[in-house]
Amino acid sequence: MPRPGKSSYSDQKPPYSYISLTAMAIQHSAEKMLPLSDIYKFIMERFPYYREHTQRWQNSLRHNLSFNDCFIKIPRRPDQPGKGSFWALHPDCGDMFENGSFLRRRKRFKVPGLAGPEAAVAAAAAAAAVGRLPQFSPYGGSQPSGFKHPFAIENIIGRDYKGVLQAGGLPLASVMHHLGYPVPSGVVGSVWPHVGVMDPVAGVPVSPDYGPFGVPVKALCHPPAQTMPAVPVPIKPAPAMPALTVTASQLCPAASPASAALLEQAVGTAPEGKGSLHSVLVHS
DNA sequence: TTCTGTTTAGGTAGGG
DNA sequence: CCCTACCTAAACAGAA
Repeated sequence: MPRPGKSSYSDQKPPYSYISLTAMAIQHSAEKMLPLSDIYKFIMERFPYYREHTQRWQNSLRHNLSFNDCFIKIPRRPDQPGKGSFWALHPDCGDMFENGSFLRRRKRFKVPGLAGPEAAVAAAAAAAAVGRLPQFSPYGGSQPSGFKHPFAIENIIGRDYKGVLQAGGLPLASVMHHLGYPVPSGVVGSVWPHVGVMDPVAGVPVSPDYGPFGVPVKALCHPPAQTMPAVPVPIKPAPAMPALTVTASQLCPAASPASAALLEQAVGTAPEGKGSLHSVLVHS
């Protein structure tokens, strides 16, 4: 009678999610960014469990890279031939895990009693209330494609200040500061996404490819091909730019008065400009 | 052809 | 029980 299979230590699945394994690999690298193949390599070298069924877990890992906002893709420079991009960690994801648990990330901000977009707005405000941007997408895994974090602070700013921002790549931190938003360190040096960074010499957009927070590609490439200083584009006086007066009900037309009130209560809305997300953030 | 990256879908498990 | 985080499978497109 065959003996039951004896499982060695290495047979055991490591107590890490794919997200934490990937983050581990990236953080362990000198450049803090790795191509996909090196992420595989790192994991297989350290965790014998992952030397088998490679197709299965590598597919899952790729899914995680694409799906989770905490990973940002950095294109190769022309002098870095090879397949695929480099993957790095989002500047604001340094504290994804807590209590020594690498299986599940720390909870996102959540306001009880709210759901859907209202919850996302509340989460953004609640995050700002403790001095940080909301972490990644407020959504789970079932949002329609092309609908990522529409209520993230930068997207809210983007909607309302599109005209100003399209002047040619404003530093996100400047915009946020201008508007009175708290500016976490991770955002300093970041550039508005989808707008483009102007090459100060050539005067042309450097690259349209930015991460979710508009982290400039060139700043993350290492070694830098050339110094790419933040472009000090002064923010134009914006007479026609009122303070951000997006209210919960504007963002969420379906919000009931009760849930709007709950939102305001949850984030401690300041007396003045009551109900405006701007004031919530400024005064929090 | 293989690798990389994106997306959708369905399922499991933990925590409140 | 519900929500969220996570896992897995699979289809597909584009690049190397």
